[in-house]
Amino acid sequence: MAKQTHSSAALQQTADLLHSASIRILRRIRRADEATGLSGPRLSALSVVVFRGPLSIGELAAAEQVRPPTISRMIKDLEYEGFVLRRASPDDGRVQLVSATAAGRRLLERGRRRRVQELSALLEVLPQRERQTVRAAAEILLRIAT
Amino acid sequence: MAKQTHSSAALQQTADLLHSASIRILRRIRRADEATGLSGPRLSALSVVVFRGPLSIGELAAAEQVRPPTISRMIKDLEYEGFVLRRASPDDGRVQLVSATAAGRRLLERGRRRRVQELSALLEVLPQRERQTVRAAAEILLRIAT
DNA sequence: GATAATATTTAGCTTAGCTAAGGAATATTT
DNA sequence: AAATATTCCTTAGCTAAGCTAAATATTATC
Repeated sequence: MAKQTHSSAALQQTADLLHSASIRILRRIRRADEATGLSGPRLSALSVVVFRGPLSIGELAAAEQVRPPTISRMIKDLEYEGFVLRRASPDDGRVQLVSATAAGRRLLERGRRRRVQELSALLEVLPQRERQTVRAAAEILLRIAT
Repeated sequence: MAKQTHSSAALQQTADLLHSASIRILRRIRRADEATGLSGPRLSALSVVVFRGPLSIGELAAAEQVRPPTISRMIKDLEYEGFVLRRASPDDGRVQLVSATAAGRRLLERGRRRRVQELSALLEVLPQRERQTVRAAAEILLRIAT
């Protein structure tokens, strides 16, 4: 019973630590992303288009966990700015298929490089053993957190 | 040289994994936070007020990495809703000191409990060894990521 | 005492989220 | 085959949360 209690308290502490760590990691990354000139939500949407595209507005909205009108407007802007293309689906006239332009791909790749650099710089100061711990944890978390 | 290259590629992979993991963790937490009825930014500001308060609008803005007008408006609303109080500083008539009400503390505590529960539930499925890996990684990251 | 600096607020803009409602295309029912 | 229902997207209009610039009030400095 004492063991149980202790374990649950430890779990809560871990949860707290994980929470804070995640917030700080993403704050770092946001800084790198700003350099691309695209906001977080747009960059995220573009990323889905690049890696999973071509896909419909509805699919993109689902992937971004956002309502279709939000994506509709965002894609309109990204299209105007030349990062994305839209065409009617050949199978279903209601559907708009979104895909990335070469400029969109380039922008995303540049952003990704910056972002990874930022995090790599952070991790670089760690001894090899700690890097491995971080990596192992990231893999574990990706496995359990959909 | 080969070692160098390999290590740098591994670092990038780790950075990528960490990025994805952080996004997913915070997505989970957001869901729990929604149940409090306060948005992320407001909850975050309230949290600073509860744990570091009383403090000035400017200090709060700095803590939240946001401009003073953003906080000024948010605090006005939180005050109206009864979660926060404002009074002039006795030392400096320009500054407004913000502190939490009992209702504010209760709300935050309830939110924190939900959030930790959500994460704990996630971590609970892990064997003890993996939990320790996650915890160790969180501690490492907190140490290096300001 | 006049001027400069600082803290906050107000005003007005943008982006990104939402719901509700409308139009066009497709699917279903009779 | 026609009528009806559903689906996909867009438009319109709202809110929250960020920003800058400018106004106000207080404190600090010369």
